[in-house]
Amino acid sequence: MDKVYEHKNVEEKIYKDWEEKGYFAPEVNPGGIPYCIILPPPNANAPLHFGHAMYVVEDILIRYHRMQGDAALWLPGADHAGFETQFVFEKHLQKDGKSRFDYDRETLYKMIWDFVQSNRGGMEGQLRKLGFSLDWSRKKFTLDPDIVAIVYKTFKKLYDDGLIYRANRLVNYCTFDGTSFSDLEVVHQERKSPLYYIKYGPLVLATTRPETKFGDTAVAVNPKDSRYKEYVGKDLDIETVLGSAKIKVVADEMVDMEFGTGVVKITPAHDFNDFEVAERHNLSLKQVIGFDGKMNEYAGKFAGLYIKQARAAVVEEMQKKGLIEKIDESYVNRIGLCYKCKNVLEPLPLEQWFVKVKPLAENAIKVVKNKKIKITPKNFETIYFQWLENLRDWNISRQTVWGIRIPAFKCEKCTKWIVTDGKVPEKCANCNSNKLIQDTDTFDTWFSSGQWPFAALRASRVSTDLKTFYPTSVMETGRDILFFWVARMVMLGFYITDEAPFKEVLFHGLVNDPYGRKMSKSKGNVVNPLELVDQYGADAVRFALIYGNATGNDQALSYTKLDGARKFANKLWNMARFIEMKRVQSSKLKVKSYEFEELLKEAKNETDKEWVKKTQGLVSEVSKYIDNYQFNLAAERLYEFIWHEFADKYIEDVKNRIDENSYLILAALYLILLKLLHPFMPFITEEINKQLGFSQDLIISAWPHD
RNA sequence: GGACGAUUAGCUCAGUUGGUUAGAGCGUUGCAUUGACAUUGCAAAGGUCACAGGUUCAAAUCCUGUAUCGUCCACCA
Repeated sequence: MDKVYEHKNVEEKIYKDWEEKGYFAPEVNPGGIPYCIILPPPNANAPLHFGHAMYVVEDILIRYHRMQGDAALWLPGADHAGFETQFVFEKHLQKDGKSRFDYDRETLYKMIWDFVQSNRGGMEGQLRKLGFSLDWSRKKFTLDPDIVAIVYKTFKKLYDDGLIYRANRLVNYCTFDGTSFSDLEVVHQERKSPLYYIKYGPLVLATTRPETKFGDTAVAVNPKDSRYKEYVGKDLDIETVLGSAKIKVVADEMVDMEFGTGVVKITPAHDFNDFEVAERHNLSLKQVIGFDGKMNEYAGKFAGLYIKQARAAVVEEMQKKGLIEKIDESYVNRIGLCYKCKNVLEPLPLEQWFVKVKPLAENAIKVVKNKKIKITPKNFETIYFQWLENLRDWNISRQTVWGIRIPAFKCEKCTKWIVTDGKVPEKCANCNSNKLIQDTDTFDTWFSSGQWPFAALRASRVSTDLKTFYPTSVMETGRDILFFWVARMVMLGFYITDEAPFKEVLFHGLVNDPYGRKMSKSKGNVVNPLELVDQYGADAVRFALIYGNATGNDQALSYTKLDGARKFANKLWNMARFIEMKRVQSSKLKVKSYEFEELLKEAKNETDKEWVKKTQGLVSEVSKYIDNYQFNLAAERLYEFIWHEFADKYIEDVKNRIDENSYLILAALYLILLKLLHPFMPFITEEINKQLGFSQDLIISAWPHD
């Protein structure tokens, strides 16, 4: 054996060997109890980040269960990540001086497809480098035709059940990226927004958005407000920058008498609150901002200006005309930004497909309340309930090319929509016209990935997988996608299969930079996990991520911890070298695997016997910790026992009195330690196992029982 | 405006049914060793467990409140 453990000579070779022998497939344990984890499918196009390295938790569980004889399936997949990927591709185009507008839909889709395919292997190779025992023979992609077919069917079923409807509503629209978003994708930010007090005839009202005044269709006051009682129901004659106009005054509870002057302008086409007021009072919608982010013809001489320019111009004009009473420059409010490009999102009226979430959310709440799904750490249950209880309908239409195109067709003649499960209808069911046009929008990526557990298993290469592995054992993922993904999977999974898609949810925290700040490209503090794998070895990286980090907590990347883990691996290696060295010195010494009971009988020396019992105790401790998802405690206990008890005390003791019998005990106990450590540090333990000549590969060996 | 987390040694963090002198890694100090160990071993120093109350025979742990930091959610113009 080499004097120092060299991970670079070992990891790739071992992984290849495991994979070729088919160990990652659940079939290695025929007849075993099914145990299944679906890998949260990483973006097919993007390299891995540290969040993905935390999937080591899943590998620990899978390896542990595989060793216990379960038919353990860890199913890999890749997500097409619709808008995200298109966004990245557009950046890519930009470098060549092009944009998405330079290509037709089909060409653009094909280009992105090729782009994704050429990058896809990268992500998969990285998962391999981390030692993840994924069953690659079952891998799925969210754009596989069989998956797409399932997504279509779900859409049709929801539509037929009245849970999907098309409506013209205000949506969060990014005029730069040219698409709408769901509420979840909006990031809110506090900003200083000057509050303008504008004269509206006899009234004064406060607004942060004077440029939208051309879209006002009413002015509102609180019905209890005695100051304005006389105006309610009347039309006001007002002077505006575009000349004189008439505007109606309505009374609505939504108006806060304390805020501003207690008078609000109602701009239904450009404000979510106002839209609701308009519905209550039957006010018309007047859109004055276009989807290109510019003022339209209703803005008179301001038409063609971008929103920001228009605001400045309108304010200037108003000031000239004496229409502004005062400006509160220090006012701060929260505005919605595009989570990707960080530009201000515009509320704009647009026809979109919406999912009626209430009935779905009620079931999603129920399955957790009924303990059909257990969430760890438990405090995430509260967050989960709160979100589901206050959910608004989900806009699933995206104006992007990269994604699953919505199977809805509009009749040009009678304007009715026909929803199918993917087939192109020949004629309109309503008027028999054959002029049908498919919706150009694609699904929100989360609509398809929300179906992933049952879709991936139903479309699996092995036709019985859905029956065998669904609901899956545990959904382990980052706590940041509780709403985006986990809640949606429960809603859609339960809707389609009448069962919760998984029995448990297990969250891991974020890996932050060494100073505890969130890693982000814009801050430039992103650390590539693969670089650390190269430097420290996959086992050390895995161990460092688990050790000293309580389940679900965020952690700061720690180089000293990585170093500690690497040294631990080296210690383990040298313990093996000691055992190997003794064997070389005497041909009588044998290395073999034993059960604890046999060992207790075999052991002649009292101290040896004691260590058999201690190791036996360790087995039950570590098993219990893993069963309870206390991986940190399992890792800490193993570290402590292996190094400071087994090596420092036992090996030091047995060193100078070693004989055939003691050696047998020592080697057998060491093998047990290797097994216990294997889920955490798979490569080095397997390599040592080989070097010492134990007969069976560790990955499929039986977990010791105490 | 709500919710959730964190606060323990110089630093980074463990400590999940409340139970002897509160632990680890790194760092610091001293000693030893070239050994299975690109080191390792032995030992030491270092903590009013954020603060204030409460429950209990017993609280880092449970309860109430406060403070600071962080995160998430929310349509006040």
